[in-house]
Amino acid sequence: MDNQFKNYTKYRHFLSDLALFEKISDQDLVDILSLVKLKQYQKGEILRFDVEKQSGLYITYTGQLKLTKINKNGEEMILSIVGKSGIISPMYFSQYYDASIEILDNASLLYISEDIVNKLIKSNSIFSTNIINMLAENVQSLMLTAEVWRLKNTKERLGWFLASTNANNLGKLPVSKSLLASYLGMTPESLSRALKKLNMEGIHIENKTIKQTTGKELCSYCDKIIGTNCELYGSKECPLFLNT
Amino acid sequence: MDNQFKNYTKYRHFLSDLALFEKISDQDLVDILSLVKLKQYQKGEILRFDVEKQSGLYITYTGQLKLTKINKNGEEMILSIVGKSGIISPMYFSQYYDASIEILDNASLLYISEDIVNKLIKSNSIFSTNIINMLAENVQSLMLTAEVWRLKNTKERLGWFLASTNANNLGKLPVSKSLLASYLGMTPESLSRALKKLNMEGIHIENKTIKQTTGKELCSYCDKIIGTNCELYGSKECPLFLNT
DNA sequence: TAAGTTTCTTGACATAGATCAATTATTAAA
DNA sequence: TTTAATAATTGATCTATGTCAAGAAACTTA
Repeated sequence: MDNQFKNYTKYRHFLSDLALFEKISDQDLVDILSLVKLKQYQKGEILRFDVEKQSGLYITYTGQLKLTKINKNGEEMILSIVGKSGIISPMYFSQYYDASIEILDNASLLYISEDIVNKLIKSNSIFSTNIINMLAENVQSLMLTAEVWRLKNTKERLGWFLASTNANNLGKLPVSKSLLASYLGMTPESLSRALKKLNMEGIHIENKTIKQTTGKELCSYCDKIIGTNCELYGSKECPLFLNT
Repeated sequence: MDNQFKNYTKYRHFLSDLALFEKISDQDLVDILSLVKLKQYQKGEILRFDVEKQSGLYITYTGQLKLTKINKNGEEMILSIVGKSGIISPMYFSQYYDASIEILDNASLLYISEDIVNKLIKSNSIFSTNIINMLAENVQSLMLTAEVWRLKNTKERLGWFLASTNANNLGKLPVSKSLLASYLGMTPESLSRALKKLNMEGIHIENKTIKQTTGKELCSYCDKIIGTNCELYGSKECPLFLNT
C-alpha cells in the first residue's frame, strides 16, 4: 500500500460518499484506495486518452474540468463540465472516439485504471451494479441534453440550465458566461441576448448568482428531471401544476 | 418452463448471437429463455413505460420500432431507430423521463423484466459485464449523435448517415425519407435539398439504395467510428489518408 | 389499370441565431 | 491606482434552415 495520500481516511470518506462506492464495505474501500492513483493537474492542461492511453476512470476530488470533443474543423463541443465528485470514464468510450479532458481549475483527480475497474467488476457484484447505475445515469443525461439542444431555443436552453443550477447549486453559476454559452451550444452574443429576454421575465444573474423577482420565474423552465430536486414539484405550490 | 416459443432453439440461437448474451453458457441461456416473454405488436402501437410500468428490456426479434421523446409542445425527437437484434432498455431510463416506443413495422419483441435482469446481473458476472458493455455503447452512440447534431449542417448530417448506413447495411436505406429527416433533426424539405447537394457530389439514392458514381464519394463523410466497419479505412486506398 | 393516398420535391418567404465590428465592463498586472 | 488584458454587451448584417403552399412522384387499393 503506497503512501501517496497524506490523509488517508479523508479520501476513504470521500469515496464512500460517492454513488459509485455505495454499499461497498469499509475494508473493500481500503483495498480499492490502495489501487487508486492521486494525480494533480494544472489549469489549462489537456488529457487525451488515445495518446496517453490513460483511459480508466477519473474521479474529481478538487477543481473543475470539462470533457470535450473537437472535430476536424476545430469546432469544439463540450460534453460535460465536471466539479467535485464528478466522474469521467474514458474506459467506456470507443478507442476511436477522441474526446479529451481540459482542466479548467487546478484539479486533483483520483484515477483508477481500466484493469482494476474490470477486476472490481468481476469480484464485487455491488461495485458492478454501481458501475451499471453510473452508466445508466450517463445515458439518461445524454438523452436529456440531446433533447434540450434539439427542441429548445436559446432562451429556453438558458432558462433550463439556470433552473437546474438553481435546484442543484443554490443558484451559484459554476462557470463563466462564455463557457456556459459554449456548453449550451450557442455563441456568447446569443447567450447575452437570451439573458436579456429572461431579464424581462424577472430572471437575473448578479455576481454569478441567479436572482428571481418573485422566486418562481424559473419554474416555467423546469422539467420532470429538474423537478426531482425541488420540494415544491408536483405540489399545490408548484406553478407547473396550477392550471392542469 | 412455458411453451410460448414454437421453435425454442431458434430463439436460443438468436439470443446467443447477441452481444448481450456473449459467452453465456447454453444451459444458462435455456434458463434465461424460460424467463423471457415473447410479445407481438402491430404497426402504429405505442408503448409507454411510465404508465404500463413495462420498463425492463426489449430485444427486437423481427420488425422495426423507434424510441422517441415528445415534449410539452408536441415536438418529437427520435432517439433511435431499431431493427432486428436491436435492444431498448427503458429500465435504465429515469422513471420521470417519459420516452416511448412506437412500432414502425409489425414486431415481435423478447421482453425481460427489470427484476429478472437484476437477478441475472447479481448471479452472472459475464451477463453483468455484457450489460455494462451495452450501456457503454449506448453512451458512445449518444455522444456521437450529439456531435453530429451540433457540429454538422444538414448536408453533412445526411452524408454521415448515408456513409454509416453504407458501411453497415450494404447501402439499403432502412427507413423512409421523412422518418430519416426527423431522425436527423431536420424537415423533409431540408433533407430533400441536402440530398440535391450530395447528388452534385456523385451520391444518389435510387429505390432506397445508396449509389455512388465512383464508389468513394461518401468517404468524405466517414469518421473514425464509421471507419471501423470499412476494410479500406486507414489503408493507402482510403481517401481520408491520401493527403495526410 | 385507374383513382385515391401518401410521400417527396420545389419555390417563395420568414426567422433564429451566427458573424463581424464597435463599445463597455470586469478582472488582472504593474 | 493606473494600465493592460479579457469578458460581456450591443447593433448591424448575413445565412442556414424552417414554414407554407403547390405540384410531382410513388405507392395502395379497388
